[in-house]
Amino acid sequence: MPKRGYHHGDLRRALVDATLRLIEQKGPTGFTVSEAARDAGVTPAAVYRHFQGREDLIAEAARQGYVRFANILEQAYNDGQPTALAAFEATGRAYLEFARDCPGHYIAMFESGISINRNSDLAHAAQRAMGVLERAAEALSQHIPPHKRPPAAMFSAHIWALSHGVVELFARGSPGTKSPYPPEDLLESGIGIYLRGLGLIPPDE
Amino acid sequence: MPKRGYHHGDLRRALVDATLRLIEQKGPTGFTVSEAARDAGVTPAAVYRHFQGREDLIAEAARQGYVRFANILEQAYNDGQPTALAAFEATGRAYLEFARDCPGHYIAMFESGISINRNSDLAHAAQRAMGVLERAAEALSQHIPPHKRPPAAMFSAHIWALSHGVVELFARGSPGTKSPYPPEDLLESGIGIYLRGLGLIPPDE
DNA sequence: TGTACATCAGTGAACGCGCGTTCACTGATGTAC
DNA sequence: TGTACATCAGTGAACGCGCGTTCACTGATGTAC
Repeated sequence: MPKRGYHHGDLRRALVDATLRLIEQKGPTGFTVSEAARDAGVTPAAVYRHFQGREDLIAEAARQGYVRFANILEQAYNDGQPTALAAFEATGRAYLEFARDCPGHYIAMFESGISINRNSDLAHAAQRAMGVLERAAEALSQHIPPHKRPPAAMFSAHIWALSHGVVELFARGSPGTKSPYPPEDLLESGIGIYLRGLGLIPPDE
Repeated sequence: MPKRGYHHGDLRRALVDATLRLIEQKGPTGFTVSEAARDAGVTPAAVYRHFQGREDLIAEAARQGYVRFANILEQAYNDGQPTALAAFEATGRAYLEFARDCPGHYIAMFESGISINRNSDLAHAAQRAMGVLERAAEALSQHIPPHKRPPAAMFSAHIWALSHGVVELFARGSPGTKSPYPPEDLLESGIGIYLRGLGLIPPDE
């Protein structure tokens, strides 16, 4: 906990952290303002000094998630180095790592029902994250002969959908489903087959 | 509404239907026992004549969903006729149709947090549905040379993840995200590329 | 056919609960002199 | 350095709310004679 300023010192951050912890433990439903306040060692009313209300708190958690997500993806992509293909695969792995390491953020972003357009900060952060994926797809698709090249937006949507599906179905301990394979392997092999289908990886290996 | 038996006639069914409607409209969170009862024209207490409680109601909605899901997939698969490939692709389309036509069921099954192992009826219904997907993958993978054939369970997990991802991210009006393409096209093209990667579709088209 | 009875689906009132939010307040802190 | 003051983060009590669930009950229905 950083320096104590007024009374708490950093209540805003403490509340978001508590929110993330609760969302991770109990899902976006289980989260309550009262409990977040309790976790931060503060009266529920204090929350309203920093947030407009419950939804606003979740939205802030999601926003921070998108910022972090974008950073992680961007770092993994590494400007397409050493090769477009390697950078692309690293980005896919980073997606899964984020979902694993920041489940609270991931849930707030994708399962809380918060609209991305709730406020412009949120929308901007989300756009940036999606932009990284699209740029990675765009760069990689330059290696496909133009006449059989799918639109980059479609390419990137496929990868995003596959990644998200793997997270939701197999990476969470979710609804009694036990994963037949480690999620990482599932995603990596899936992306591999997909890229082979695009002719980006030689058919024999 | 079918024949009136005792007082209501078919309260159990009416409650499940109301539950599905509410889940579809407000998500698994928004659903309440009281409102389902109200929708069915009955006192909240009446619910407890037919279900053990709130979770039990959701579980029944999910169970019915899995039964329907399995039927639809099985019908689409059509015993692998006319060809394993065509049957497989029809199954993928059926997946999306189900998610579109029965959003209440889909949400109860995959987003409500209900464990598949909550009771044996639910577990059995879910197993049957997943079995159809696995069998379709198994049959299709017979056309791949054994040495480059992925395990059928992995194959089917890839397709399931891609389908689920497309539904969650692009088929719902979800969180302000507007789909760049119709979900059907997205799934069909994604599966197409994936199957090409497996050598099940000729690379040129 | 008519009557007496058993069944049990649905009632209505009540419960305790924790929620999100509001309000006038208090008291620790930073600042000006 | 010491005092007076303004600020405003957090308090504590209260609100209205709708929830899930329970309970003794009631009254429509099917059945037995």
